[in-house]
Amino acid sequence: MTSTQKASPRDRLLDAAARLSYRDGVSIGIEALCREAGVSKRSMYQLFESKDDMLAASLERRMPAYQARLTHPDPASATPRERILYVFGQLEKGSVEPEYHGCPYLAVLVEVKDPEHPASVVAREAKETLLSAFREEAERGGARDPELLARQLLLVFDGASARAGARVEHLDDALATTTVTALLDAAGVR
Amino acid sequence: MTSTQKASPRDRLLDAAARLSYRDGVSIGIEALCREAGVSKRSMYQLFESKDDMLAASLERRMPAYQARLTHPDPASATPRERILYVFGQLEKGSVEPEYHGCPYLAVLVEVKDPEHPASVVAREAKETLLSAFREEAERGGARDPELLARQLLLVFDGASARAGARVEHLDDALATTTVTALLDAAGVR
DNA sequence: CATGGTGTACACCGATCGGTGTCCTCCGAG
DNA sequence: CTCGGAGGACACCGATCGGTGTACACCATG
Repeated sequence: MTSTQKASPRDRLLDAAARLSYRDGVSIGIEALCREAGVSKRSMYQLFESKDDMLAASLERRMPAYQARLTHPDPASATPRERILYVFGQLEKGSVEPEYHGCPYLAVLVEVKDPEHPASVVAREAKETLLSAFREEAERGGARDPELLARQLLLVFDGASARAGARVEHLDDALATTTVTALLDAAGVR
Repeated sequence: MTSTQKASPRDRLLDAAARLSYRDGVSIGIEALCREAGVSKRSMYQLFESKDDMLAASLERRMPAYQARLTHPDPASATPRERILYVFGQLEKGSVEPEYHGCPYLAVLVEVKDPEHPASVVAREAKETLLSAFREEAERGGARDPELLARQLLLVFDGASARAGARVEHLDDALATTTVTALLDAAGVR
């Protein structure tokens, strides 16, 4: 029965917040959010302290799925190089969908100028996690400078996300993986 | 006398729009813009059709200076590789300033979701210009695939801009130029 | 001096912002 | 059955949004 009972107001709010703020930006109104979620404004303010609070919660909630999407399905049998390239392959795959508007965490970091904003804090967390993952793979892959390579990869990742999300670039010809391959070669990752 | 007379309301508005929308985002209010510019709201609506219009105009106005900043001071005596690296050197130089918040054109593309928005159109123009410049240098430099290299460079450029602007990364150790060097080498640019 | 353009000051418009107060219904636990 | 909490409906708050209407001051040109 758990699978058929409808989602809680909290979950509906978090889903709506994720969807609408991703599509329209963080400046989306709470009125529209609540309407989309089918939840009264009153209920949302009993579940969350503020709009900023709910936005941060919705970003945090999406993190596991976001990371899972970028993680190689069979990590044990894959090389570090493969696991790194898988991330960018997934990025390229996702970017062709019409719903794609770039990495939501980067978008928040760009849109929300205040670094103290709860959503900014969560977004930085997400980026830090990805950086760590890259660094770990870089180390395992025998990169000459794992930290440098990880930062380079994130440069490409965020550049590709932003440009593909803004429809200024499309990654359909493996632009990201091609670029990353060159960086991996230069870093000595086998 | 031309040098000492104070700027026109139009110029003051465009300057204020560029400054405030860069610092606080495009959602800055026109009230604040006019206050900052020392121009009445009425005057601004006689000079521009709408807020969007003025925002686009302010972005367009900054384009020459923006491009000049990224252009090698002595193009004739520099190699294509040097001219490309100069762009990223300037990016790194600018990114350390406390006022830096990333490439304003990329920020607009991320913040303004509507691609038909006049500001989006201007921002895409700016990015297209930079892409062309990179492509031209790539061709002159003998890159194996000039178009590919140019797109790769823009990936790094925008990634570095966004991350440095959001203070998630700092380019003070030549991260961008190092990355670009690897890509230039891989592309066969001498 | 008269005229017209440029600009300011300021009130105002309806809409929306984030957030709250109030009262209602529904439903499960006691 | 009663009670209390969860949630909805809806009016309301002051502030701000983009934009306009109106009246007045300044100043260069005629």
